[in-house]
Amino acid sequence: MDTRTRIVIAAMELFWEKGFNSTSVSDILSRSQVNSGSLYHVFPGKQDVLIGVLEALRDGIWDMLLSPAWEGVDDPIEKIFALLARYRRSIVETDCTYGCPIGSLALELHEPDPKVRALLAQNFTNWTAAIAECLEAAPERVPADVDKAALAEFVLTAMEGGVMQARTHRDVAYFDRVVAMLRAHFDMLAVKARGDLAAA
Amino acid sequence: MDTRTRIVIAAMELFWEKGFNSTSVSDILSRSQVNSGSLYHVFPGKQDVLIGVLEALRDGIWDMLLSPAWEGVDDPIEKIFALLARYRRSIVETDCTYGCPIGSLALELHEPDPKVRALLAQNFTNWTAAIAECLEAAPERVPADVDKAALAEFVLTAMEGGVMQARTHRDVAYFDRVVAMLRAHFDMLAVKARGDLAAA
DNA sequence: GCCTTGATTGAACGATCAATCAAGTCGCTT
DNA sequence: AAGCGACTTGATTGATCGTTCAATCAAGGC
Repeated sequence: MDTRTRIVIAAMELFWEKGFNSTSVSDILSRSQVNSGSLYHVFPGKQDVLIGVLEALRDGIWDMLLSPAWEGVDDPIEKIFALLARYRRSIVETDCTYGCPIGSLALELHEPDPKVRALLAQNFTNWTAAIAECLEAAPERVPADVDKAALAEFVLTAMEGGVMQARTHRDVAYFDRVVAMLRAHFDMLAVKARGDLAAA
Repeated sequence: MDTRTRIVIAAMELFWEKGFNSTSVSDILSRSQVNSGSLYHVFPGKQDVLIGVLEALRDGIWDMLLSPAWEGVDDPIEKIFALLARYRRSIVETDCTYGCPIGSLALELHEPDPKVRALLAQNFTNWTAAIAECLEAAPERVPADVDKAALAEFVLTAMEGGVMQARTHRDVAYFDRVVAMLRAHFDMLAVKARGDLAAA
């Protein structure tokens, strides 16, 4: 594995475990088994390592997140909840210390340079776009007048908020209740969609 | 104003502006016009300043947040949206750099000591408890079988997720769309509550 | 076999970090 | 007036931060 990749992987893990500011360059160096000179040969600085990590997350959303979450799931709406179930698994596996890598960075970095901010936004947009596609694929359960993109953003909101509360309270039940509320929302939307169709 | 209060206020502002890790003790000292010896006379360390800030936020939720947000608003459900409107104002006033003080800290601190974690959780709980009270006060618009506490947590989720996305995209519209979705959720709940009542 | 090139090494730099401490000031009690 | 404890002062500590750099190395072209 080449130096750059080793650095990005190590940094990705560390940023996720301890955040950007709490991760020192020497942390990255020791985990990736790279010397400081090599890191600064590949990257201009620590900030650029972060950019590399965000690019890797963006480019890996399908292979690392969506594809495994949707294995064996065909129904578009159930895909949404399968994705949420995957986050739930991460929460449980980390004893409720899990935080969404993007969400955590988005709130931690208070003065991100434009490139970093744009990459965070891009990561969110890719996520919601995938959800929006699911929504488009289930017209019989989502009323036609509902903004699919906005509803997808609402799903992201629920995930991020659920993760945040589960972590803060160290209790998955908080995540579960948010998902249950979202499920109720979709159930009510389905009822309305059926009604709309019958009326037409 | 006494030393302790000056420190807590300065630290509160700084933690909100730049986060906990990015705020140095000397940042706090210069803003509060206190010398390092005095700070360490009042607080054992930086971590304890954070505890002081979280306690102040917890104790000030009514005077600093709820009371001004609910001025002139009587309807319990509208109180919820009035609170969200207050967050919206904060977002706009800060050019979409606003982050919820608690939410930001909750995601930034990856290994909070138990006391800090408990205070973060307490801050969330107080917030949701206030919302839950509003929900209890509007039985005709919330179906009886809906868990009010869980729905209150869902409102918190929406706020935190909306703030996070508005900040990341530097665009209030993301917050507005989340609030719109939440409004739709409440509208559908109200319809269901009316139906339940008619059936009984 | 020499030279170029790009990657790697690890010691070192100045800055900044959280925290300490001896010395000093002030108000209150006796 | 003297003494005492609470609080303040600001220089100082050692550790750690992100970053730099001269030196070394391996591989390919000529």
